[in-house]
Amino acid sequence: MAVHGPAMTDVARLAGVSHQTVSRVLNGHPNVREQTRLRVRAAIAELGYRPNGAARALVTGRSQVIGVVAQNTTLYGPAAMLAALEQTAAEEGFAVSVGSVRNLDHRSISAAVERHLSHRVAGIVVIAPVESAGEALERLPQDVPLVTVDGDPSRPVPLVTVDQVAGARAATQHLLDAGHRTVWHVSGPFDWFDSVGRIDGWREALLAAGVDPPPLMPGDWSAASGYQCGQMLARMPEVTAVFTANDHLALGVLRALHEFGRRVPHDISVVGFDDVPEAAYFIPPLTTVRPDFDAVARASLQMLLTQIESGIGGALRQTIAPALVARGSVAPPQR
Amino acid sequence: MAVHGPAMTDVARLAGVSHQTVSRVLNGHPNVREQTRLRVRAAIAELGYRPNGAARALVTGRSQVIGVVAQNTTLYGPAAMLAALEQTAAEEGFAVSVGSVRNLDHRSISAAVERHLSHRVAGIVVIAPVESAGEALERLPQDVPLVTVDGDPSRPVPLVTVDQVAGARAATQHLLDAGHRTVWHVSGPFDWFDSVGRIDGWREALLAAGVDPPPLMPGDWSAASGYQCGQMLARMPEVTAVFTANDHLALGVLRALHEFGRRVPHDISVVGFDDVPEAAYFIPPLTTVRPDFDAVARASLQMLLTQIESGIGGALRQTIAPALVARGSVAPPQR
DNA sequence: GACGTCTCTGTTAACGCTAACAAGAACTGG
DNA sequence: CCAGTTCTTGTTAGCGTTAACAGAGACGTC
Repeated sequence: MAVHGPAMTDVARLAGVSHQTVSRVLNGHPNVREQTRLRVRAAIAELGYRPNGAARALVTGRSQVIGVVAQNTTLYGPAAMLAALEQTAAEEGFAVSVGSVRNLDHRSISAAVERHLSHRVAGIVVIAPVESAGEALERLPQDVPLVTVDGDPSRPVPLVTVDQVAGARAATQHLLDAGHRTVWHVSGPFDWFDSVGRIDGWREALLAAGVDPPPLMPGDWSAASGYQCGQMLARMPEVTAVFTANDHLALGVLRALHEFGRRVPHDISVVGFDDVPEAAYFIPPLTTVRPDFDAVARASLQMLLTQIESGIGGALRQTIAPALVARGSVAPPQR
Repeated sequence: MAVHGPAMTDVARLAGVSHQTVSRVLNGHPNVREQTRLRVRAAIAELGYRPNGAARALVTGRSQVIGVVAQNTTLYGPAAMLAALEQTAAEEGFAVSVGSVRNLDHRSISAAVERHLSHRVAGIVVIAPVESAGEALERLPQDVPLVTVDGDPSRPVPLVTVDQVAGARAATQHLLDAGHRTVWHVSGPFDWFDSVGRIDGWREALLAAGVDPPPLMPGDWSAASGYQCGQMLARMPEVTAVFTANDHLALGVLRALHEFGRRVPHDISVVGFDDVPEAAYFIPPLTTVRPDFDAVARASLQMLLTQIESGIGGALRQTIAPALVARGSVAPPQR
């Protein structure tokens, strides 16, 4: 098997030119006679010639591939990010190579990055929402274009991130505006920056309104942990409004509240985060915060391409504001 | 930027050997003196040498990369498949390059495959659950190791697939066993093989029980379409059991039934398909069918590696049986 | 001790492409 | 019509690796 396809020299022979001319046509070099260009194009088509990316990568030192390092691509957020990234990259003519890792610790990340580097990727996007990833990123080779998505805001690395704080603030404010005295929060894991940002935003909004934040309920993104927190919340009569760090936590909370006979939104209002596609069909439809994954993907790729082309690194930073999506899970408190 | 790292010759010089010896150490060639091997290893470590995958791919004709062609990687099924595939591939030392396509039509698929081929991937996995993909696959170059996941069972292409029919049969049977006279079905789009298989399984189970299948309710995988079908089902008093083609459809149905005051499972039982992680926290917890994505990924990769190594193609076929997960959304019919 | 057989290592030649230079053809201006 | 310029094409030399062959020792056998 593996009959190798035609090479550039085959095309050249058929078109009656040198292989270099074929190369020029392929790369859109200006100084090629129109007639020659057409002959070469025809030969390419006739032979079904396909340029060899490996050879090109070898000689230029970069391939048209972008490496993505991500963890847990079954979670909605990362999966959506990855898909958006891939889509955007394809439009720019880049392929995306995924190196997912089990844990976002120093070792795993370095290993994944190494793998990408050995394939001479043009650049790397790290979806590194976790504390332990930060350290790894600083020790990385300096000469590789790299962008972090949802990474550590305090590190001097090019970063594109959803404005977690603003999103959480909006969610909390939305509940306060509805008339609630305070808002409880079911958070994500503390080592995720997303979680921390959402906690901060929640706290800020409460403090700005002169409210002392109630105790935090720590979750782990899963509906299961949302359910556990929900069981506690359901038993506390003073709770009238809950903001959860993602929609799946919200689902678990809704389920627990339902079991305890607390009606949403009549007795308790709930707001989530992520706007998973099915959030509109929760019982009741979930008011939530929608991050713009496409915008994040576009921004990070743009940043990466700039680095690739200009060679300039620098600690760029870009923040994408999420939008509140109001549905049926929020109402004024019962009196 | 882009200071190129050390090459094999640099390692060779430092270790006082020829570059070929370095290559031998790297590829685990047996005939290398232990002492030499250690010296080379030390030199590699000291220089932080990383083999150049492009050069290797150029000379061997294949890279250690597997191309995956998929559509719609935000849907749970495909996303889970992709993640599992990536995980398994990494264990075998392969990177995964994703070429997602907007539509699974002939043109898009061919283009995606072409892109992969120009990078000289070692093999290609096509997650092609759609009718229109089949044609494209047959016209593909014959010399590339290729495996289809959830593709067309009637085409002579190596295929790994979840046993949709068996899963649907089990779901339907489960409802019949609970005492329901018949089972309604909300399906996925007709051009997905997954849908067709699930419809077949549902129909088979009913016919085997001597029941005339009720009209099919066509959906499109989304909770929104499940909701629409649910609104119709809720108004039909004779409906006591519904099997939906995936969990998100089920979510929409649950929501509609809830709105119409039909209790689940007391008035109507519902069974889904996919076992999304949050299915246990629907209201009520959803009884569903769990396909083993990891097993599918392992099987397809195994099949691909066999082709890569032995060069033998052939129309292999493997089917992975899914398992029913019983939760709270099924009960005997009310009388 | 001569000869074949291993084991280990080095040398050379690709792989398919782009970059750098070279050189011929065509055009300009005086 | 000749020198200077521009356009177009070809030639050559790598990029970093593996494959194929060759050669130098070490070892055993008769």
